[in-house]
Amino acid sequence: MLDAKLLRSDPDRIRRSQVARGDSVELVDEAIAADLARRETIATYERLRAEQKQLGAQVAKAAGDEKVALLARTKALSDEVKAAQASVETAETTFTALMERFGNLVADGVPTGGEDDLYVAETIGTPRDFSAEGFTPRDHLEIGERLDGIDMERGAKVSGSRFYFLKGQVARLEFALIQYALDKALSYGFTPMIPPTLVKPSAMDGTGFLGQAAQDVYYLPADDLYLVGTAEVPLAAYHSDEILADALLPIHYAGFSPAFRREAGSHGRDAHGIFRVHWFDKFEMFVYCRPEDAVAEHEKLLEFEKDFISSLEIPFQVLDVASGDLGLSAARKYDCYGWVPSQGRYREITSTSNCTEFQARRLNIRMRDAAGVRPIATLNGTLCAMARMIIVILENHQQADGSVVVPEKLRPYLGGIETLTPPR
RNA sequence: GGAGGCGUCGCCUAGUCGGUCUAUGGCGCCCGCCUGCUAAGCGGGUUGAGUGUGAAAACUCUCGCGGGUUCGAAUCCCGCCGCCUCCGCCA
Repeated sequence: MLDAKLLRSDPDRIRRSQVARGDSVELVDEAIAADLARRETIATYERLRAEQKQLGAQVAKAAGDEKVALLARTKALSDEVKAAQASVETAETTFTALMERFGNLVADGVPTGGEDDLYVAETIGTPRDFSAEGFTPRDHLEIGERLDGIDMERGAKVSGSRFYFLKGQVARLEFALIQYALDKALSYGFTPMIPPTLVKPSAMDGTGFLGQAAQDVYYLPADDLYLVGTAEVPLAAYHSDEILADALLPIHYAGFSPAFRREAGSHGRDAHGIFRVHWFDKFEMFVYCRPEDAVAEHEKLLEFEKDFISSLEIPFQVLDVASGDLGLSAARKYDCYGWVPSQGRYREITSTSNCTEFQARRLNIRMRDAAGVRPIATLNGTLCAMARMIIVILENHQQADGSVVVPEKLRPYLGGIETLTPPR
């Protein structure tokens, strides 16, 4: 949610952002009108309510005829107060509905464009030249099946399409990644968290996932709960309706959870293997900080992601996500795309967003310092999305014979095993 | 899932057969006094948030949450949530 004050003080700033996002500019004027109307109803209500209180005090002390007269007056006033209260509620609802349609303000420096405009900020590592090694790289599913480590067919039998079993060595690879990611997160100064995966509507809505992304979310009507698509949701809602002391900031959480995604509307896209699935496990970084520190924290999250991917010896690119593809909450977003040899291109493996105060306003999370109480900034970033990390590890480190060399840093977490080898 | 109890300002607590509660008292905290220092003692302050202002003043909201009754609700009624105890079931 955007700041209502900004709407009054600098509507042009919002207009520019709407243009960059490719969203409606007229919405700004609608919101300004609704804000004005809302403030008028509030003023009226507060005036009537003050009057009612004064009279009430007199009624309490009065007796006899005087009391009867006062009661008549106060009775009429009571109806006015109720009407005024109803007006306030209507006006507030209208205003909030309009405000919730705004995406976050696009940060300065974000490249303009849409989903197809990829701004490569940096390329790290060099893809292997498989032809020089004399073989054509297999895709991750073929490698995984040869290792008897990925079973899509039985995943489909048990749960449907886009589900899978990880088995044996590949299952063990995930456990190693989890443990490695945990150690990395600790070394970066994060507090590990294991959050609930089912959340209330307020948590899902507060993080902005019930807007345009709603069709991608699993919902359990019998219990009115949502399955989270990322630990970002419970980690953001964790401090909802709280005021955090300045001294505690910044707060760094690393949450491990399964991630559930309906992938509605992506039928046929990435249908092969475990690239786009309905469920995967993920280590997610989440930060609460002072708004003035958010840009620096965002750069740090990106550095952590780069460090993590590099340490697993995966060639990748950093993308500065274009304004039209930021999603509702992000003011700026960096994606890391890992090299996928079988596809001959880079694909998304991590993403980090600076949500500034946008998410915090919806979730009513604030901070207190010498200047008083104000909204806090939130940021998130993928540390390790297991399925996709497994894909790039299997593909980039595969050998002609179907075995996979385990990245050195991961070996201690696999009992020292240096290669994953197909069983005979 | 069944039965009962509870939910007040950071913590504890008074108030709960509706009328000022703009909520009692204690602890803690803050300021001051006093004393080589500290502690103790004494005096004062202290719910939080929102709107507002140069800063104030002022106003609104706030007794788990949401409704209802009423001129008026911490107090009465209904629904929900959370916690505790017991029973049932269970990884």
